[in-house]
Amino acid sequence: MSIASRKEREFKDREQLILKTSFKMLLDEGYIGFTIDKLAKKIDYAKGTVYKHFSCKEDILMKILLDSSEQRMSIIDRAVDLDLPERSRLIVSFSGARIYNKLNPNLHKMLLIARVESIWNKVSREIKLTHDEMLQRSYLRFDQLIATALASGSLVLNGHCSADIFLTLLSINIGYSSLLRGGGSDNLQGKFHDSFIDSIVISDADRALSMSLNTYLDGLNWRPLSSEYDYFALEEEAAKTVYSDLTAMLAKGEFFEYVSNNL
Amino acid sequence: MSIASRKEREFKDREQLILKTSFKMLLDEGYIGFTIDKLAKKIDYAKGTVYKHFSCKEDILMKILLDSSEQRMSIIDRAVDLDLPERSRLIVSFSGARIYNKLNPNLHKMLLIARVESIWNKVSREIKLTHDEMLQRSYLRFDQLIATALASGSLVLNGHCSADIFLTLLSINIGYSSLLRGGGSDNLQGKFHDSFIDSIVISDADRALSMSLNTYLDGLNWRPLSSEYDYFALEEEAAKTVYSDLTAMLAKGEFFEYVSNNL
DNA sequence: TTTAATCTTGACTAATAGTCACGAGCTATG
DNA sequence: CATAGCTCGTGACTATTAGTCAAGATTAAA
Repeated sequence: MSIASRKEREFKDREQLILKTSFKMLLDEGYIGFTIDKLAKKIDYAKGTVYKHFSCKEDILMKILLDSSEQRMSIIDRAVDLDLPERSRLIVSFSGARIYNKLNPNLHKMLLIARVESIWNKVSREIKLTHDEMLQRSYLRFDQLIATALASGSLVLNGHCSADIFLTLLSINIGYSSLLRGGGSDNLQGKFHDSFIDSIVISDADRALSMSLNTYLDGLNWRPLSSEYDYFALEEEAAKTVYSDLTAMLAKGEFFEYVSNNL
Repeated sequence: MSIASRKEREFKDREQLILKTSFKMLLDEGYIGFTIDKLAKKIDYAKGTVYKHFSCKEDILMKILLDSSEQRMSIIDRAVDLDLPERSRLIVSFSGARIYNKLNPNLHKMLLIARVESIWNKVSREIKLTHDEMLQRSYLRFDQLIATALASGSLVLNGHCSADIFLTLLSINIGYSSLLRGGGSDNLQGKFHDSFIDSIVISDADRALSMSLNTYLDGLNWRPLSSEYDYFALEEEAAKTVYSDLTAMLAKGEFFEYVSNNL
């Protein structure tokens, strides 16, 4: 092993350490509690060293967000090749995303942070582009599914277009996770157990979200309709098969480790 | 006029000044650009004086958010007494909310800020409760509409409950406005005109959102279905009648002034 | 006019983001 | 092995921030 590559490896190892520690800090203390000073102290490096890796704290956040999203996408992708109708594959992929969200409650909170415009604007151009590229990739995959559905005749678009449908499904998911703040924490103090929203989402938020998605797809008249096919049974089946590993983690009360992408 | 009440009035006037100036600062510079030091300099009072009114900057933000939400609710309420089927009234109220959002692009951005948990946690208990109470009020109104629809038979719930429907409609609205960052600004530099999301929401995001809501309501089988009733025509009609004043403002390129609630 | 109460102030502390000149220690070469 | 040169980690530094509070200014009451 050459000297250059050893140094390079050391650099990447340190980047890993920065990201892993930041991930933990964000989980424990939220966006406001996450500071570069504290981070530097925790990893036992000087502040300047951290800035050799990332140009601002928002970039660290976005890098983690990016990697987590990538990880989630790979889980969603498990549904792609299943021998099922298009709509069923879509439902299975969403249920995968939902399981993932429970295993990494950090992700949707970071997504919300990223949506605050003045925070997003601090992110470096490079990471913004990567972020955008990833979103685009996930849309293209979705678009392909829609195309297959149109070809098979299970879906007929009346005035809708695949981008609108994509946006709506994304909205429902983002909206739900933004409304239901519970589960995991962005900040340890002052949880919301007394809030009204929490009180009306008594029963099963998971099932409610799934129903909402299905109701929307029914409205699109995407066959088979939920009256013709038991999508809940499908999700339960998927939890036991395609996502058996994740279901096991959930049962054990485990969470996802953060893993950076460029190792 | 007694001396006490004159002092009281002066205090409230200053509170107005603080809120109006903060509103403008938030519009121009976003959450991160909004600082108490700058605010104090702008209104020509010492920093300590500002803290006599609000315990932290998040409280100022939330007070503005609260007042704006109240203002929006009064607009949504215009649809309540219309002589129309329940679903139509719902659609009209949503279109009112959408028009309002355009006239006060600050509102949905502040909503997103409030959803960042570590920011929300800095808000005083009192304002949190007011916030919650308002949400509850808007839900109760929605619940009433649902009850009427159930009584009239235009809607039949199969496994859904009104809270789920409320959450979903809210989610779609929040999700959409969070995805479409354009329009107004949270921070003047570095807009997103080059982002992928912007590029797929080429045509008319407004119409897309309206279609999504209707598709979901169709999925619920809420009569009349969008195939039986022209909801777009209804919205256009509403823009010209119930919301004629707002439509005129939009046409003139005006925005909503901020008005505090406790005058 | 004097006293008492109230309100406003800005200097102060503590924390924060981000920079950069310095020098420790590593590398290459004779 | 010595030394020159260079890389890269460092933490003191600047500038900005939130939030506090003793002291002084202003006003009211006697």
